[in-house]
Amino acid sequence: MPKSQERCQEIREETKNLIIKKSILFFARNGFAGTKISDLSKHIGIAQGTIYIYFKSKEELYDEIFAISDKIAGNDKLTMLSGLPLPAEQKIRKMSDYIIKSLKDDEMFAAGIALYTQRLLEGEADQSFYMTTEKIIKQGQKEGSVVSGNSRKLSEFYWGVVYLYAVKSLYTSGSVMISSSDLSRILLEDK
Amino acid sequence: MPKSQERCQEIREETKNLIIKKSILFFARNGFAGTKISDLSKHIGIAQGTIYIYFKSKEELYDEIFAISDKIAGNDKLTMLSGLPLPAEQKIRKMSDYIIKSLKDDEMFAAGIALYTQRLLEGEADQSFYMTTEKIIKQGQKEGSVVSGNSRKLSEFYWGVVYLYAVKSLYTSGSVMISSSDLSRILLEDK
Amino acid sequence: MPKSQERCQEIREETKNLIIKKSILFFARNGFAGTKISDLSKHIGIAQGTIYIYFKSKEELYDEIFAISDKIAGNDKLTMLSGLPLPAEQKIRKMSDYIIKSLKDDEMFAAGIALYTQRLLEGEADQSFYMTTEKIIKQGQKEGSVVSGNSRKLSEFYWGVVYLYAVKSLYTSGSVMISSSDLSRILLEDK
Amino acid sequence: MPKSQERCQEIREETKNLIIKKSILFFARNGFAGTKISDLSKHIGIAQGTIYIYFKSKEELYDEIFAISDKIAGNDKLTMLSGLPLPAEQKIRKMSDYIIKSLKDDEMFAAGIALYTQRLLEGEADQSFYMTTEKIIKQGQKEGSVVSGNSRKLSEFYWGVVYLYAVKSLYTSGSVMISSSDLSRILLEDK
DNA sequence: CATGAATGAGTATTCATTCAT
DNA sequence: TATGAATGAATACTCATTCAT
Repeated sequence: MPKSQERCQEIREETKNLIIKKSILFFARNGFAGTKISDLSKHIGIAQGTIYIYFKSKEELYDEIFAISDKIAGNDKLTMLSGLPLPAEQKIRKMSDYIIKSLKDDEMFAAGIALYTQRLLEGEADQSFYMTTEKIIKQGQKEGSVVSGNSRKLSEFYWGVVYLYAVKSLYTSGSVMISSSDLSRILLEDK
Repeated sequence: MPKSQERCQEIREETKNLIIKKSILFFARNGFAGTKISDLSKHIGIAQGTIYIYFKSKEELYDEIFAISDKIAGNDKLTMLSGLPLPAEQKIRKMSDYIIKSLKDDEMFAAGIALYTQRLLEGEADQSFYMTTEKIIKQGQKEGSVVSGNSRKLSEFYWGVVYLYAVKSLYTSGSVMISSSDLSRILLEDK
Repeated sequence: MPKSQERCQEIREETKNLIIKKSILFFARNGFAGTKISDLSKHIGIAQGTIYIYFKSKEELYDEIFAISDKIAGNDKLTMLSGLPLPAEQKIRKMSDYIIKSLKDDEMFAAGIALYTQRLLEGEADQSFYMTTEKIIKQGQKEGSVVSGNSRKLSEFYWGVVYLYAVKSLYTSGSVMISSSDLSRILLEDK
Repeated sequence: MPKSQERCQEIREETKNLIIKKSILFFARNGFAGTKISDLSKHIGIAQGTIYIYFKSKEELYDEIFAISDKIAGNDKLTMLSGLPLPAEQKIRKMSDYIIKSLKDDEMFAAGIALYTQRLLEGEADQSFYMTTEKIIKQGQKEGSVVSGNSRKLSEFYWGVVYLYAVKSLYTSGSVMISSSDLSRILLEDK
């Protein structure tokens, strides 16, 4: 009796997701060239060949991960946050809370940030993170809660620091992290 | 004492320096695993074999570069600056001037920063940069010119932003850079 | 005796025959090494695993096909024809008719010829085709209808031409074929 | 002291030719899929990697060999022969002499014929062999030395037999070959 | 029996390193 | 020294075969 079509589809979906999920950290830590398929498959807990059922090549797997790095890094949440009817200061505090918490608890998040930023620096990612942050900054400058200055540069400051800590946490688990309020203060006017 | 031997030594030195100098950018951009000796030698303009006259292995070359990345990134200058009898604010301004100018003019500097920071994150570099910066920060806090807060974290803020722009300039030549005063303001009290 | 068991046996037989039948062309065109089980099963319209229910290995399937290639190529018919109480000329004309007609209408026949000849050249097939043809040739030489010459060589001529057209038709469907009389003339004395 | 440019070029030429030359037999015997680079390199007497210095892939090597198969099979000689001011009968005898002699003495020739014919059957080779032979046939028909009939078909007869013996000699070294006069007689009118 | 996802041994390809010139 | 062709161990990728469903 043949396996049902749906069940097969399900299995495929599951395995593909497993591969992607487990690969993110590997690629974020070791880069494309530094990641061996043999190590990766061992880490995932599947045979090498299985990876090639779902991805044509190591590069395709990497690209697919790269492509979703913004989602892993929580771009959706940031966009949503940006749209809420809140004062900018609260948005920034919530965003910083989320970032610091995620960096602490979720290795994948750090990996997502690292990959997305790298991709951004290589000019291959859209700049949605920065742009959303800029919007919040501008809102905050109007409201008087955010320091004055070029919003793009301030945004780069903010994400530069996040990137540093993301990479840091990839290499040294349990590393000392800044507090959410430290991070917020990059943008917020001292009171 | 035959003069030719001296000259020989000189040539050796020159070639070795050439290899190191030209390799820094390559390694900073592509990482260790992502750098092929074949590409590297082409980029340097020598034969693959020549590299192995001066370095036992790719790793030795990489290590040697890694080891001097702090010098390339201007650690000596920073230490010297730190020791001068100047107010912290001036030190910070000079340091920021130097960093921004170097990031603009000298690709090697950006590479040095990138490599050093990476090394630091991997826990293999001493933290001289940070420590020197911390000293200046503490001095500035006493002098009232630097914002209050944990000096280590402030130092990490500062170098996080520098790292971001260093990596950025490695990938996109002629990228928009922040100004020296923007960079200084991370540490300096608004007036 | 349960009827279902018979029926089961029947189904088994049917599936096995389907696999063999559909595999012949594939193997004839691509050879053993050039045939992938994944492609083959897709072409047959069954799952890869199903093949292994009927055959222990790819090799077993191939061997089985190889072994019957002479039957596919009509060895039985040729033997029967050879035994009929007919003048050699008629035998040759009938044989050529059959060959040309089959090459045109039946892809499997061409595949059978190709596989059998290949097997022969590799020294793994008995030479029944040639031997039967030789008998007819000798008969014809006695009767004065077949050209003189070494019967083995004449037989090789004849089957060489048939092989060429068999392979040709495997690659280019609807290719121009020689006529039955052209083929017969290789052996028959001009009148 | 660096190797001279010319010497390098020479070595490269030599190695590339060695690879091609030694690969022809292998590919002709085993086909593309049946040929392992590991076996091939062992047979050539070089390291596997060396092949990849000269050819991007196994396929490229195969294609290159395929592309020159007509030369290996002596297309040039045939063309030249065709242009000589000789009666067709002599051309055919000389051609047959050359073919039979080469099949006996030169394994590469047989391989060339096999590869070229295969390529032809796959529709990827120009039909120069056949066309040149057809010219000679037509000439001979005018001169009364060649049997009547469609020149294309006669040409296919002729090369079909040659192909058969070429493949035969690839598999069984020292196999019984037909004589040059047997081969000529396919085309020549009996006297 | 039939399925097709998973396996891992086998094969192609790459690349750091060596060595004859 | 300097070269770059050659090497072969390491790595990416394939495909016959298995097995849980």
